[in-house]
Amino acid sequence: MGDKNHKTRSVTIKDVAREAGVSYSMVSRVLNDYEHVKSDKRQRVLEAMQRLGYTVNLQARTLAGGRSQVIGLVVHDLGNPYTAQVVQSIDEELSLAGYELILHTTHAHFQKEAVYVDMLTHGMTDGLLMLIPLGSTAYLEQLRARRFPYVIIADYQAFDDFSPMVTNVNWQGAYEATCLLINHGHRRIGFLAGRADFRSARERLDAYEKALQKHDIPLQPELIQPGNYQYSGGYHGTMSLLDLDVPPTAILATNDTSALGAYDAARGRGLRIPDDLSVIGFDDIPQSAYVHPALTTVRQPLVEMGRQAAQLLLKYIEDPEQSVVRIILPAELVIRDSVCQAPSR
Amino acid sequence: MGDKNHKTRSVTIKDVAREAGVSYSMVSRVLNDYEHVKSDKRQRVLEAMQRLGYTVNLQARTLAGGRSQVIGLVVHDLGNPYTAQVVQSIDEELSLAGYELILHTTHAHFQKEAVYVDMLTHGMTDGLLMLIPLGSTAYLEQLRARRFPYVIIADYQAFDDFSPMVTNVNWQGAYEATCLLINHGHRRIGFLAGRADFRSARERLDAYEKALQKHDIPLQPELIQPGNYQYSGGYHGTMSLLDLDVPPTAILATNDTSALGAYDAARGRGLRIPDDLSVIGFDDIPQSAYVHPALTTVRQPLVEMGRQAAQLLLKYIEDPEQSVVRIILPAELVIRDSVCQAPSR
DNA sequence: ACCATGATTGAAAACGTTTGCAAAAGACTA
DNA sequence: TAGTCTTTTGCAAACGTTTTCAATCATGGT
Repeated sequence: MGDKNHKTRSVTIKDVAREAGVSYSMVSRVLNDYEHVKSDKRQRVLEAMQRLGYTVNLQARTLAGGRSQVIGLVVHDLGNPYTAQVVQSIDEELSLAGYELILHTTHAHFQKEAVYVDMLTHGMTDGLLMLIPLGSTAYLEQLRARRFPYVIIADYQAFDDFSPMVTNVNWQGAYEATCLLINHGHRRIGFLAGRADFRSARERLDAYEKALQKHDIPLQPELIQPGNYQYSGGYHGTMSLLDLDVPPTAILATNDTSALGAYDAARGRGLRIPDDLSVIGFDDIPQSAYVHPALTTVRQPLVEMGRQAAQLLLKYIEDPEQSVVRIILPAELVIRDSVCQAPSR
Repeated sequence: MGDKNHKTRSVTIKDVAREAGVSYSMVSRVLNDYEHVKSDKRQRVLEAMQRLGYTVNLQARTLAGGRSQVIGLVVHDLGNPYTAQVVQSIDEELSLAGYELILHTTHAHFQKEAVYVDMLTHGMTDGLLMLIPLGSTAYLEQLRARRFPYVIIADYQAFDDFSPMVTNVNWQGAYEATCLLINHGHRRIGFLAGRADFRSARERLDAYEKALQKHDIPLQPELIQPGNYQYSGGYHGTMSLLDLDVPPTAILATNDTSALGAYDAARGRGLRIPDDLSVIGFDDIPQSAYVHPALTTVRQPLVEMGRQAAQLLLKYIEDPEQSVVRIILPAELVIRDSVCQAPSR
């Protein structure tokens, strides 16, 4: 009757109960696979649900104390392949366990992080995964105090000894990559930096500098180009490097996407890789194996990080009192064809 | 007291009320910016909320009839840049409006689609976006009947006249691309197909065939390589094409990612693009402008699709009775440097 | 036939909000 | 001062579940 803007009420547990001729608590028990339910009633209830097209209301279930079967995922930026890869892997792992993902992108508004974490963890979700470059640890303590299950995924050194974490020691990867170049006789090594406000980017830069120092090669500030972890940054950064009076003979990019930018910038200048310019990337995205020449890179165990983090979180949801686990996955130098001996001067 | 596994109860509206010395409905009114609240009480409530660290429980709010401020997003596969781009754009647009995103990936399990759509739309979310290649329309009718706001994003011809949709006519794009190659004198044109079970892939193949027919060029089945919209598919498909007794002089790839695979396969064989092999892609992902030579491609308005779909959905949430809107965004041929005249035989 | 036992069931109380309704409190008008 | 509005408040009933508790129902042993 004339209900213009009225959302049709959906089928509830009570409707099903009426249809099946039982009390509504029985329906709940059938839903949750309770042990003590006579099989004929169970049958009747199931048929009624079928007939009425019943779907459980997750909000209500959660509110009443059940599980929401939803995991919160806070990421900084969906745009780069790094995040995308990890998110995909988390998604796969969690959907296997029957969980949905609720996604919050901070878009680098660090202030609002805490607010959203609060929202997500008050009722909405059963657990929280955080894949964010910079974190104030303030709200983490709250989560810990509330015994709310969460796992941090990070590509930098631990900064918080009390949080369960999956980390990836890529400091060491960047160090080894730089050494590889030095061992091939390179002395002028360009560095395509990542976003300066990211811990991981700073660490990689740090490793690069340490490796140079170790081999008594003076730092040349002009060889360090600011970047943004994106293709365009790699491209333009490389252009600037090639414009130097004495251009570098090798480039270390803070991720593969920038390295591909470097490839195309070099090609644009008619340079050949690796003969005229050696390049090393970071991440080992799928493309890196196929580009020509195949890209030497530091493999970040992205899929593995996602999987491990998801599994760890599920364990905490099972038992929040579990001791704090930290999983450290090593970055690995993958040697392909984009590095060769420095041309002799 | 000895509550081992007991989650600490969180601060509720009632706690705030007690702290502020008002009734709990007043707190709710303050939360929702009601008009009739004396400013001193409002102040007291706000302070109490502050002091206690109150966060609204969204489940409860939704259950009680409010908005969840969450949008459901169903995608097929997070892994490819196409989806990633659209998702990112949706995310940006929605987060501007204060919405979170709840993500469900079907992983091509078409059967379970309906179940999850049901879940998502019963309480969890205020609206639904669907970015899925193949859809049975059955559950859409349910949504429509329930007046639940949803918008479909598709890159194929409409198959359902009653659903709000943002589509992208890429049939025409594929047709124009093929014509471009033909007009450059190419007669043997390889085709790197997409997943056969995707509507969009079939449409593009169809357009390719129609364009050839139109120019009286006979179809050569061996020129059509199966693909998967991924880098590897493009790479291997191109390898097979180049192994033919009479290899093609041009390749039309169903997306840029495969086209990049074609690039590297050709380079691996020592062929030059476009001199020895012309290539056209599909999507215009950011990289395409930078690769060398820059890739001629059919631009899919991915960002625009995401934005428009999000905005449209928000309108429907505002007023579900609105008439059914269909937004059609044209694909556009972007001519760069990867196509040239066919070598004369 | 009767009692103890355990398997089934139903009623009712949460869960944390929003919201309709009516009471209380002010602010005017006469 | 009483009477009439208009704000401001509090109460209580939803919302759709889960879950506790007690009641009912079989069952088998004696």
